[in-house]
Amino acid sequence: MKKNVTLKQIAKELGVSVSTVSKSLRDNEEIGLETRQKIQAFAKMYNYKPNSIALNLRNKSTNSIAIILPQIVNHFFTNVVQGIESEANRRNYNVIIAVSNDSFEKEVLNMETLVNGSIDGFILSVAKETMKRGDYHHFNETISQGVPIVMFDREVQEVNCDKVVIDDVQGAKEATQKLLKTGCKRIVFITTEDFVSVGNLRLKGYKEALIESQIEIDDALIIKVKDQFSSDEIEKFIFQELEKLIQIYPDVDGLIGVNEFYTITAANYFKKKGSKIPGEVSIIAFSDGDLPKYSYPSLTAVRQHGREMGEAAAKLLLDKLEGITPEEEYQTIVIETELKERESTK
Amino acid sequence: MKKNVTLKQIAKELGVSVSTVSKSLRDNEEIGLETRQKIQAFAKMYNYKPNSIALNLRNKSTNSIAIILPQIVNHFFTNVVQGIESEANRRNYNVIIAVSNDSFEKEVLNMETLVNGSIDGFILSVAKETMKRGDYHHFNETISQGVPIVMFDREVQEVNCDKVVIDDVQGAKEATQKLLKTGCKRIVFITTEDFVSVGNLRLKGYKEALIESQIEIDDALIIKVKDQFSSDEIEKFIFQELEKLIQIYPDVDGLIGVNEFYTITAANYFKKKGSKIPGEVSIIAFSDGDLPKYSYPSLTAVRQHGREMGEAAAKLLLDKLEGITPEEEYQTIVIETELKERESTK
DNA sequence: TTGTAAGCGTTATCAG
DNA sequence: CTGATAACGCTTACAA
Repeated sequence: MKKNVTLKQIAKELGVSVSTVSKSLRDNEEIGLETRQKIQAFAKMYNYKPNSIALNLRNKSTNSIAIILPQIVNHFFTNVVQGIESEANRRNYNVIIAVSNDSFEKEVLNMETLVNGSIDGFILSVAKETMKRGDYHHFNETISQGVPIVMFDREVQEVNCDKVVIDDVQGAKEATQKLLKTGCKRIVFITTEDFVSVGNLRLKGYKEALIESQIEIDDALIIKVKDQFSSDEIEKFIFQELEKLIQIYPDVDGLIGVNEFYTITAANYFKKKGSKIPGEVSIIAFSDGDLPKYSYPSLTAVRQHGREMGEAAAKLLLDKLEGITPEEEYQTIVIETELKERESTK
Repeated sequence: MKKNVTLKQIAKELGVSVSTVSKSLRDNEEIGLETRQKIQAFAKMYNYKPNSIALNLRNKSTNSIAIILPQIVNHFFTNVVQGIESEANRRNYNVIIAVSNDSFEKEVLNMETLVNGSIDGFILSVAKETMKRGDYHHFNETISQGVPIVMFDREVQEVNCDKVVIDDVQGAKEATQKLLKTGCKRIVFITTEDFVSVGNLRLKGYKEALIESQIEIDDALIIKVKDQFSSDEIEKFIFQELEKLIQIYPDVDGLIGVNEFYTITAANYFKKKGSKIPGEVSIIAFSDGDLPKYSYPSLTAVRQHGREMGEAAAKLLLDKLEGITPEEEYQTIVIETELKERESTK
């Protein structure tokens, strides 16, 4: 095991000073061509790589940004990561990812361990638990220490920073309108509990579309799934609720779910019942993932353009880091959704 | 924006030396109780956090490990990450994730940017492109620089390091045996091209099971999907191949796919044809993911115990980092698979 | 009990 | 053209 060579070692071997080596390797004209080339050759031979920790310490900048994701296995987040990476790599930044698992504590921990020098800025989507608690001190502290944050998707109004969000209201509205236009009269909406901003906004869009079409909003058609449910409990709960609903309204003919799991579970309920999709029930999911695509029949989905979001978020962050945008000026960029029509709607 | 306080600043404010501050904050008995407490209080007030970069540089150790994943949106990898995180956090290590996107170049780049001081060791699953090229210099160089690597799932024999693998052969064998036992006579096997070790091993298990049951291996039943296909092309290809196959063998009654996408696509083919699952065709997927679970009917799957793999991998790495295991002693841990029976088999 | 100084690997500044 | 020195923030012998 040969540890990485350092400037010092090279200098000693070659009988020159450390600064000469440093300059030579950065191809500084100050150093005589001959010496420079000799040193460069030697360094290449020994596979010299500058120690990035030392560089970071010296430069007070790491050229790295961190993404903190609530969950890692989420197609939408993945797309966002790809967008961030493409923009960041283009601008010579390194990207590392940490996962909060939707836990407040892990979110705080992750930020604390990274904030002290390891990275220059954060791009994050807020953990559910954090939203529930409403405790945002870690965000504000980070920002006030000069480490900028860009929030995407799940953001909190209480924190003043750059944001990239989806037009959730509009997306849900369009989905609802699509169902209405194809003749649906009684549309079920499956969403999360109220404290999740995204679920709330989507519910708002659903309601707006109904109101604009002069359809009365019926709270019985809105199913709210508890956050702490396991996936088995979610299935059980959704099946139960739909069962009850169908008793009251046998003529349910449309359904929108705020994520792919809720939606596909509901779709499976109707498949089990033998209902025709989209003949008897039309279904739309919010999702960038594979579930709707590989489902049979495949599900129409509201796509969230994760990649674009990521690019926008990275742009905001890097512009701030590089002083292109003034420090105290925050923007919120809204990314439009797209209705990807598949087989589950007419 | 108030930057983080440094020892120096605290020292100046309090009119003591930097080392006094340092010692006090580490609660060193050397320093008088009074001074110590005063300094500690002051530090707390100013929210002092040691600069981790400086610590890393000094200690030549970061207490961080990096995971390099071929893809991020993969339920199996996610489970592995969780396993790694739980073991690493328990032992006070931080985990960061980087993604190679199955690209050789990105894999090399990621390792190079991280290896110079940012992390103490790697846990990784080899990118497909790397396996195809057979170029493993970056692994060997990293190891010879004293940064240990643990490979999981996709490993290469040519590199001498700790490994955690799945018993792919056994998993595929059991899946095949399950189908045989429930009466299947003609089992299709959908796999990757030969250079992907995992696909190959699974194919081997399939063949072994057939041979042991004295069934002749029919290469026509083995579909190999090209790696560079997009997901639409995969669907088209699998549909085509199955169509051809059904012409020759209308009595195909079983199918195993080496990943969830291939399998679910094949399942959709049979659904489209109107075949009963599992009445006419029984299906088994290799997967830890959601697709088989949420499919209708849900698919029986070979589970890979990602979490355990992650824990085992982290244990191997950390034991090496902490000198618990000798440096030049490499182990390969084999994790058993589990057949999760669902609705797609009898 | 407290402080000084060296060192981790690098670069920028200034002097030779 | 080359080299010594200081600095980034921290720890730790060793002095005082």
